[in-house]
Amino acid sequence: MNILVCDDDREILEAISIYLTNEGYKVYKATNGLEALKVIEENQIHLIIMDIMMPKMDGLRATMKIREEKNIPVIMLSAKSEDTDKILGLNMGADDYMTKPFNPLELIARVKSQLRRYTALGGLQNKNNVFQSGGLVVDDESKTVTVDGEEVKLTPVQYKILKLLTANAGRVFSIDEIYERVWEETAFNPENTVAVHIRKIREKIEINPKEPKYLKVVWGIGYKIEKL
Amino acid sequence: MNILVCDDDREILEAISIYLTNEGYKVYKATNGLEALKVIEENQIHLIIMDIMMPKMDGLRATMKIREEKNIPVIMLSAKSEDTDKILGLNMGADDYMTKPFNPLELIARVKSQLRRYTALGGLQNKNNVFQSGGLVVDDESKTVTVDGEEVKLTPVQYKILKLLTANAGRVFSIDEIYERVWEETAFNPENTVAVHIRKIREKIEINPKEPKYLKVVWGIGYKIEKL
DNA sequence: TGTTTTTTTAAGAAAATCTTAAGAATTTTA
DNA sequence: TAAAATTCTTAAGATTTTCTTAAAAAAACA
Repeated sequence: MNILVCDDDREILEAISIYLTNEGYKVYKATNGLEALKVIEENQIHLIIMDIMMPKMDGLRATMKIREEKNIPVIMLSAKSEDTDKILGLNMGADDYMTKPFNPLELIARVKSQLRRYTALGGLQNKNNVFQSGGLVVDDESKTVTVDGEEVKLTPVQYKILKLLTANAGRVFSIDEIYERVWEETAFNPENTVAVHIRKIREKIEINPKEPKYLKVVWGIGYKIEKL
Repeated sequence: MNILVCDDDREILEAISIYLTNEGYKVYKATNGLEALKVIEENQIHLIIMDIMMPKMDGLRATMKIREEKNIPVIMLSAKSEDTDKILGLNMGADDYMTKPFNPLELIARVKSQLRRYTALGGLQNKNNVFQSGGLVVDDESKTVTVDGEEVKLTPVQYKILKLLTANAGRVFSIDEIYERVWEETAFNPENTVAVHIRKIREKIEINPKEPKYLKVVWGIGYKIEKL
């Protein structure tokens, strides 16, 4: 998930970025409204955290503009000292707001909440959250995987990988890509992690892991779920 | 559900509209009492959000008029700076009111609360507020829980959690999500609260809490009521 | 075929999550 | 206001998952 943080105070900007990065989000930064608009045009942003008081109020107007065109959730920040009445009048269009100083945990919680809500009501996601390929069924509502009707218990990481692959059955994902999309981090993990997880998944969903029916390797390229 | 928002301040009007639209409500707008009356006559409105201070107090009088004829719930808005005692005197006829500035989440919560009440007493909604999964029955009308016919006494929080899960049996809820939906706050509870409640619920509804039949954990993801 | 690269596999250490219990704080009730 | 009930916090231990390592197997390539 990609988050744009917009604040003219460099320190706060950095601080927020660090919190979010630690949580696995990819963070884009901007120090004023125009920059923000540019970032949003050029990148796929899922959530915006925006300070209200920025040079010339630009940030606010930018936000309203954004909200008119794209349906990106916005969390507004305001200093406690600022006149709250005024802020309310201006706060328009935000999905949530926080006063500074804020608790980092609270920030994270609100971010998660917004992203959850966003994807929950069909933001981008396929409304049908049951993915299938032959006898393999991944039900994202109950977080349940079945093979030929038999339920298979997966761990969270295993589940996420399998869901990614099954939701895009037929498409090959490189290890890098799997890592990026499941761990939600850009930095590639130099170790063997993904391969090991793949193996574990095979152990659970394949009758004969040596000759996998569903989870295939495309040598030197990546893995995919066979489209059945 | 159709909601009429009435405020002479365009910005606030827009803001509230956006919040409500994002929540899936159909929003009608008016900037004064007369307009509001017209909208209500011509459309089926389920809830009104109305600012008190509008040109010439018209909004308020309009509201009272509306309330005399139709039984549409009204949420009043007032600026904190305004004299609250006075407002209370005038506020008659409202079902709820909020002071500005308000938290958007709070607004949504209040809206939902009002609509719930409205539909609860025979409005339009399906009166099916009995949720069941196997021997577990949550009757939201009598706020009663039974397991294999035996009544189980739950505390309010326990009840709310169990109702949420049972009403959505099969779906997995993360701890954050449970917190958010039961406490109606932007989730941010770094502590163990939810887990403890889950444990208490298990103690009451499960024969063997160690091997729960109904209330299952999905490791690393959350909890759910098994769909039986 | 021999060499290199990539994948598979197993095992154990490290990290994260869940369970549980007990007591403090808060809220409700009488 | 006191008592009771409920809710929240804390912390330790159990459990489960995740990651790393390293060696063996398989595939590609020359």
